[in-house]
Amino acid sequence: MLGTAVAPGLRPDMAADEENAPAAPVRTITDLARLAGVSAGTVSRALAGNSLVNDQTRERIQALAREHGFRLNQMASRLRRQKTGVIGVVIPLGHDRRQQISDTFFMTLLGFLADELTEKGYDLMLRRVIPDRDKDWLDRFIGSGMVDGVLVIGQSDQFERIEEAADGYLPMVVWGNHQEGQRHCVVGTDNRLGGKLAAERLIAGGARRIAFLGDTAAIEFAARHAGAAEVAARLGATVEVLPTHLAPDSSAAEVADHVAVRGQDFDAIFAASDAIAVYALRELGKRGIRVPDQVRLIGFDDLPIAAQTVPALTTIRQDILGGAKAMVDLLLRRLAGEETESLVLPPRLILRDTA
Amino acid sequence: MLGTAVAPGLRPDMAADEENAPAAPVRTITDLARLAGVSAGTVSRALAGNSLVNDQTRERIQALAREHGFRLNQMASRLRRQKTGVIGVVIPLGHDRRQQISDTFFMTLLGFLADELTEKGYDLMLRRVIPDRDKDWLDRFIGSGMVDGVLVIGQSDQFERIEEAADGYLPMVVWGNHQEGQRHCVVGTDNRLGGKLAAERLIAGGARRIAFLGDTAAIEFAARHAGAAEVAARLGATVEVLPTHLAPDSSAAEVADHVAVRGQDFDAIFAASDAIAVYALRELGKRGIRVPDQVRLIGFDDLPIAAQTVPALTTIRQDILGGAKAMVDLLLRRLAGEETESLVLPPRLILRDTA
DNA sequence: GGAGAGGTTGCAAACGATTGCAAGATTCCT
DNA sequence: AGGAATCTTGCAATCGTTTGCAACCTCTCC
Repeated sequence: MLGTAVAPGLRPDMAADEENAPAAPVRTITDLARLAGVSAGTVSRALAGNSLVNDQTRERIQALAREHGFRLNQMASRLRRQKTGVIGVVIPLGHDRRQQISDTFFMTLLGFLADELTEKGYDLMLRRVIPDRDKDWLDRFIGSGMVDGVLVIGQSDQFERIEEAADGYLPMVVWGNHQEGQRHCVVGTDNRLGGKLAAERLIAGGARRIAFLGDTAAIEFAARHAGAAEVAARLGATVEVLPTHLAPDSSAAEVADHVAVRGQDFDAIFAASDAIAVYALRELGKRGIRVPDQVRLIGFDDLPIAAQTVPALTTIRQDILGGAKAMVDLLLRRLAGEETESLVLPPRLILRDTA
Repeated sequence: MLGTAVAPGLRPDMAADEENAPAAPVRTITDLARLAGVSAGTVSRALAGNSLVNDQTRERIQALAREHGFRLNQMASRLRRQKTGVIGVVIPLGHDRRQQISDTFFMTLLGFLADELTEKGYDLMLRRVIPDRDKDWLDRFIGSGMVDGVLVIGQSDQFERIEEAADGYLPMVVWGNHQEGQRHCVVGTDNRLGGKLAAERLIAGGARRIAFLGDTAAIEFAARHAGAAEVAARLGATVEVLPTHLAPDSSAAEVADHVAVRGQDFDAIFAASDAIAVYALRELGKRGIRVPDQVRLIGFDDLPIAAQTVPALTTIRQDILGGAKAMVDLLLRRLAGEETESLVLPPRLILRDTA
């Protein structure tokens, strides 16, 4: 029952293995099957663990696998099982070609997504696309057979294309702005409300002429502006857009320009993101304009830097961690076939020293 | 030759397709072959483009593929061709479990890597691992059959394990510190030299007692400290380590503590990274300690924030973009079988206002 | 002692694309 | 016109794993 149960062919094999040190490479499940003296099917089941193989056989095979450092070929496994265990994450760089993938907000979100997906046992395939160059970016990713589902970080200016893709593809969740009646599942901050909170705070502090620093071609930013404009109109203030793009090498200069040329015309600045706000803060400081006495300033995102500037930045916080968790959760439910609703997260005004 | 050359079976198919609007799903190469009236092999060759199929056949098949939105199943293709077109990127979170994947420096590097890999036609599979929990992290990734090669971002405290893996696995390139005689291919800044540059500058400005803010358990940071210490010893100054970890939620507090408790003992601070330097700068400002008059400060990395603080941060620049390009280049050469050497990039002192 | 019930295992067909080889169709040359 | 040379194309094996089905073995119970 014990030693005698071992297949006769096994002994010589093991002897050979111990003598000829150059251990035979055990690459496939078939190699392992030969070593163990069983069939490939049994090895497969044994490695899967929860199957109907004899306990002793299973343990013997698993030990052998460990000993030889055997790993399943995931490509084959995934082909056969028709699922990949991989979630695709796309960052479309659309509305501003100069924007880099290294955008702090998106990278932070990406980090949390990586954590969450790892936690749930999925791998993450990252792709950065420039939609203008590659019209087909989303379908290509979806249809590649490489991923079970897709997370899109930022709608950029690709709202319509995402809508179209969503019509035929369930397992997709997007970070971005929610619009009435849209068809794709989105997780994101209530940007409009965020804009309102910012404007209310600025106006309550005495501001009447607000500059909005940001690029309203991006739908999220447009919503932030719209919220601020609505409040301003109601309370007798104005909001003017000074277009500012999110490119590491030019943002600072654009902001400096705005402050130089139009600085006198405003008593408050609402920056579309903390990154922009930091540039503005620095430029104001350089010119000796006191914040918040002469100009009030509010940012958006609440990135770690926001708490570290001097004076510390008042800003609108987005719940990045919560958003990442929600995206993954919704995606997994969609993978299971559920038609999930979009989720709009409330922004929060973080009071610090600039407004 | 023209219309008559078309296989007889084709017409009915197309008619059926046009009548029964619910377009037959064209998922596999075989479906497409049936539609086109050719064999699967021919379709495969036609789609690959550069093969030996008749020009007209090729174009007809490609048009059909486009029309039906056909995509190759990458899993199958890659299994057969024994290459994946995917490069794995791992971020080991070892020396400080609280460190997050969202570490700014690593994320910036990751962004550039993504750009470079995309450029070269590779996809990027991202994995975050906690080596303490998963002893096997590197072998598992390498042996998974999911990636053609691996890039490791940061050695953390896993130097030995990476060495072992490198012995049996060529296509791997690591970002990190270079040590005499090491076996794995690394790209990284000359941290020791960076430390020297920093110390030289601080001491030239009059500093004698330098505090090093960082965690010397991380090999890169240890090298930065060692460089500074060497210069200090030569020039009659001292460098003392005040352990500071890179965790978003606790770094600021640790730095504040150091400044509060030991602030009087030093006339200069060398921060192991800009992130830490920014915290230090803020804390010094809060306490009314003038920079650089009372305390000189130098950071490391030259992240975008460094130029935006007030006063702007003097720092040691790492060439992140150049490093990313080099890592990808070396990896591709290793994929081709070449045994590449490590590459050590020179750091550069960026003079701003804090030292 | 034989039938039936469980428990294990092997067999072989998938998964979808690629590719060496050989067959068929054309063209060209003598 | 016959045969070689050149193009195209189809056939079938292959990549490595999973899994339904059937075969086999061992007990148990009547």
